[in-house]
Amino acid sequence: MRRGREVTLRDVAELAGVSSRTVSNVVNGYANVTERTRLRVQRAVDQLGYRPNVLARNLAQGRSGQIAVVVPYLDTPYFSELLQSIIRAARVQGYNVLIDQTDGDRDHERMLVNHGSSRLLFDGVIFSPLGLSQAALADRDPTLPLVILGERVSDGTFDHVGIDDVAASRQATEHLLDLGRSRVAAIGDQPYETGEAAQLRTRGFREAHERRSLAVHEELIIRTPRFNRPDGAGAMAHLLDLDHPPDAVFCYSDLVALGAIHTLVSRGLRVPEDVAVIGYDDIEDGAYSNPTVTTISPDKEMIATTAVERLLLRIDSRTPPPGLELRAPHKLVVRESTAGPAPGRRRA
Amino acid sequence: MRRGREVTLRDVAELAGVSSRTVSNVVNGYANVTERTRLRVQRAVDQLGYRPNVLARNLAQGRSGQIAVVVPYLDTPYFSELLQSIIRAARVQGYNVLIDQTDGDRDHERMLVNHGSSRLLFDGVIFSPLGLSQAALADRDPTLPLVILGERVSDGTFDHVGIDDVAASRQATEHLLDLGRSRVAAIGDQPYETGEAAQLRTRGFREAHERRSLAVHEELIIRTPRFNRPDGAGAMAHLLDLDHPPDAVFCYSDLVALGAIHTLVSRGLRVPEDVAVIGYDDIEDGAYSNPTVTTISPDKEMIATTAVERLLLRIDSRTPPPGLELRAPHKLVVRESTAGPAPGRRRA
DNA sequence: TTGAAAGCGCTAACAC
DNA sequence: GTGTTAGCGCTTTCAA
Repeated sequence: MRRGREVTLRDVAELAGVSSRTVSNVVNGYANVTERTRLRVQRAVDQLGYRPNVLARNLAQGRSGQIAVVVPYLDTPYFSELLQSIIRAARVQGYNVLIDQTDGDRDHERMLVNHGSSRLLFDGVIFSPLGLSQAALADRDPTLPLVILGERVSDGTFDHVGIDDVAASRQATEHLLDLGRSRVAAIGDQPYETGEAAQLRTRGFREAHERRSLAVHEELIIRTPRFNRPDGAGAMAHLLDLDHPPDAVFCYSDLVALGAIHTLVSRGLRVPEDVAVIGYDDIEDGAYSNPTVTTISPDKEMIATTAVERLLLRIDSRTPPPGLELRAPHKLVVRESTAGPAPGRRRA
Repeated sequence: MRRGREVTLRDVAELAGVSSRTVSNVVNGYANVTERTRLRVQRAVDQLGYRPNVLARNLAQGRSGQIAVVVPYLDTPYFSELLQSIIRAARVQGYNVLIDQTDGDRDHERMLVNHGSSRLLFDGVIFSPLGLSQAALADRDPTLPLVILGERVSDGTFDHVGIDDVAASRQATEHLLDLGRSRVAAIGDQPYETGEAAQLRTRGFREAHERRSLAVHEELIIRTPRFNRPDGAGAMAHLLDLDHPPDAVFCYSDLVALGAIHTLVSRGLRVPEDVAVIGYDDIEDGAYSNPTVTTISPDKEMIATTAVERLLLRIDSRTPPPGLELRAPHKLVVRESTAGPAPGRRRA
């Protein structure tokens, strides 16, 4: 759909009897314009219905006013909840958000941090990598302002925002042990290069045992390729088929927990009486499921605003600021999947 | 972060000993370039590491290569699942997707269809309006290619993609009546200007009763401002406090259904034995919840690809194509919340 | 405080 | 098939 000729800055300038420079000043609210000319220009703008052409402005300024947010999967509640906050924070700063979803594909991810084929399409990236190794991250386009979410460790050239996964996982596991459970399983380990997130959680899981001088039941640590419901359901089925099934499970995401609970319930087991379950992420689903899910709750709002803030700072800096490790707070939220139903509630 | 001087088309042209026009042709894969020059140019491109400046291209072409997708809430699974498909479909066509979330704010929505302050930032919009009336939609920027999702009716100037809500809702209600339930409630009505989506569902609800010559229990039609879990939970609580509570509930979204089930379970009622529940949207949550949720399943993939396809057609047309009503298929997916647990499953 | 004018890097008539 | 060149509409340096 071809648009007709649009009103330009020059048209406004002509009508107002000033130079385009002055109009630009007025439109952008720059200093040093007489109230009188400002008014005259403003009237011309209104009269002509002038609206600046973003594309031209972008070219002249060499920036797009857009940031990209890259997540592995959009339909994962954790990411969509986070995204929601990021979009709000960016808009406040006058930035638009371009969404990209990688499906965890490492080539796609690598292309993105190399600014792909599309230089200048976005001024910076907030990235939640899945298939990208630390190495691939290191040899990226160094001019691209970058903030990483999740569980990487900054190499000093980008910022990293996340919670303390080891501590959180330790806390989750200790919560299960405190219930008096002796066979605690873990679902979600990923003992390979790109599974750093998972590995931190496994480390916390082990530390909890160590602190209580308990042995980890190695056969109860289950790997899953992703952190979603089907994976959780499948892993739980596997655990239940063991000779000595667990009496508690630490799931590396709430989705995994919901999948695991699904399997438990359909096998006729009671949660938490037979098996206690704890999740991670605090997505809304877990607060309304049956039973509701105990979880580690990261401060998503804080993660989002911090990420945006740091990224814009990076974009605006002449010299790149040092890459920081930024820790958002988290807390343990106890619900029915470990504490049992609220008093007075009958099991349906 | 200021970038150094970048390699331009002209640099490539110089190195290859051709004009910038030829380089442009090669880069964009246009016809009429000798294999020999093409190779020479390509070598220069590789050698210099040239990547086109999207901003400049955008300005020259007068289009951004971006489409905007506007949804009320990003963290609603239905929208994020849809978004996922839309992003994939758009990328295939070489388009980037800009996400906007309105929170249902009608002023924000109106600004967007008026192309807001950001003319040319996107070439077209796929819009799922919430607070926008048909009237506001009618007096929008007529040059903006637009596809509407959901339950509006096209006035002929834009395309509309959705399922047949009345038929789907009738089908859902009939399913409940077929179970022999006599007091069927509906949660989600919105009998005001911007609640067209809800009203179509209420209409289907009524039609189902009419077809069976049954009277609708008016006091069992509950309004909710949104279609989320808390609203469903609250509405269900209200229904249970009535003198004659319902024995079945048609919820206008799966989230509402999940919220309603949450309330039922915490009051010690059994689903579906005491109250059968059906939802709408077929989000993944409903397939793993306890009980799993019977639902109306719209073909989201089809909705997404159709929307993108029609939008791009609109963008590329000199003269706007007629506004079409496009109906995606839907089906009834029966799960435990109406059919009861699978055989052999013990209730936990 | 305002004006003139040189880009920003690419596309696409138009000419050869 | 390839070169020349005039824009696209804005920002911004430099002068006045």
